[in-house]
Amino acid sequence: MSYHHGDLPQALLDAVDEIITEGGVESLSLRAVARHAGVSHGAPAHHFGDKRGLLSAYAERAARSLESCVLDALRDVAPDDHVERLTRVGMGYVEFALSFPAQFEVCFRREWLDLSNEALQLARASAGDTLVDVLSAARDGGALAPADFDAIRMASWSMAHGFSCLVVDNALPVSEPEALRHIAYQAFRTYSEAVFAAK
Amino acid sequence: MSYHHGDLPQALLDAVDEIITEGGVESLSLRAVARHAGVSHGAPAHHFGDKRGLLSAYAERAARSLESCVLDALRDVAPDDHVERLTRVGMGYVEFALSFPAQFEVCFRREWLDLSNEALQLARASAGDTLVDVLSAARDGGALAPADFDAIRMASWSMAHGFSCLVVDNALPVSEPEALRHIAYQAFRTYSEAVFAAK
DNA sequence: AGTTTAATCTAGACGCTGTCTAAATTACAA
DNA sequence: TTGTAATTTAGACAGCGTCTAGATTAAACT
Repeated sequence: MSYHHGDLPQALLDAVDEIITEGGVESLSLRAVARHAGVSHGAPAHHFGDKRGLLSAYAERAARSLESCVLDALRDVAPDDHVERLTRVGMGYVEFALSFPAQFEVCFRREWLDLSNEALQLARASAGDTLVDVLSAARDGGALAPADFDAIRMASWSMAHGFSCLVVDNALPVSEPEALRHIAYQAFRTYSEAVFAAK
Repeated sequence: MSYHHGDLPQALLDAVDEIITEGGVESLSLRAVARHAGVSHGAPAHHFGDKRGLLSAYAERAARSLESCVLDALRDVAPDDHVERLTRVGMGYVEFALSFPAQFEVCFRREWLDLSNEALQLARASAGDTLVDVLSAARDGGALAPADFDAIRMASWSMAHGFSCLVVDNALPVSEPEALRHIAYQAFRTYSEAVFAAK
């Protein structure tokens, strides 16, 4: 048994994941992460500095998972079906929040993150890349007025993010995932149809 | 000088407000609230049970402020200008988040709230009352298809909430309030026009 | 090889937190 | 006045994040 762990940074990130997946963000603490990884409570500091450092590194990975969830939602949708593609971008975002609510929460908890961390900034921004791609295709296809591009981008992002936040904060009267998916689809699809019908 | 405070519950709620307005949610603690009100650290428990109890009571009032902020945003807008009215509902929501970011955060922090608290539930739901009124008027005026009512309600709520969350979580590359208001207006107005143009 | 140097991790301390108790103080009603 | 309930205090407790000093291991150099 070695005194050195081998790959403690990775083990700590995995521990964060296991803890919040099991017991939600309320059961997350730096000391709990250390216990879970089988090291002393001071060990994480050497690799991540402090709690913000560890969670920023974790949030970076989570943000990339979010983005790949959005991308997955676009599979099997025709490249020129702009209405459905925009709808699915939102659905992918919500699907991540439904599947990994705690991970989603960590991604956007200001006081747990080092917002000056560039890797984190990039990862969080990447969650909007697919949206930009979808809207760009629609614009180039003549379905979206170029002047409306930025406004629709912000509207779409806000909507997907807002629905997801309402879900993880339990602010909606419904909580069954399947019912929430249905409500989200109705909202996003109706929105998307309106956006592209306006030309 | 009386041993009893007089109206300690109110004084504690005021202390919460002063603390988070001054130093944000990160400087909020039950003991800090008690210190601010000039009582011992155990005093709040008698009136509010625990931290969740106190913050749930505070969040109830904050949620009502949010709703009144939304209502304010509708002043001086013609009753039949559905496009601008829907836009303003979103702007009122965002204006609250910009003016009182800490209050907004407390309203939607799951782990600080007792979600079984009925008064809080009612207050949080009330923030959507004005939106329902605006959409009802549009529907009755023939500007909104009745079948789309619920979907547009969720889409609008999500959008306003999402933009506000992105603002308070510092997830947007912009942070100047005036620039954010402009971005929000462009997004909400474009959205609103699309919704009602689709008829 | 042996020795130095750096990296890694432990263990204890500190002040802070929320909650729980028992006791002290005050208000009110009989 | 006396008894009872409502308030508030003060101390204890475990857990937290962070800071230290020191122990242990790995790696680099002579």
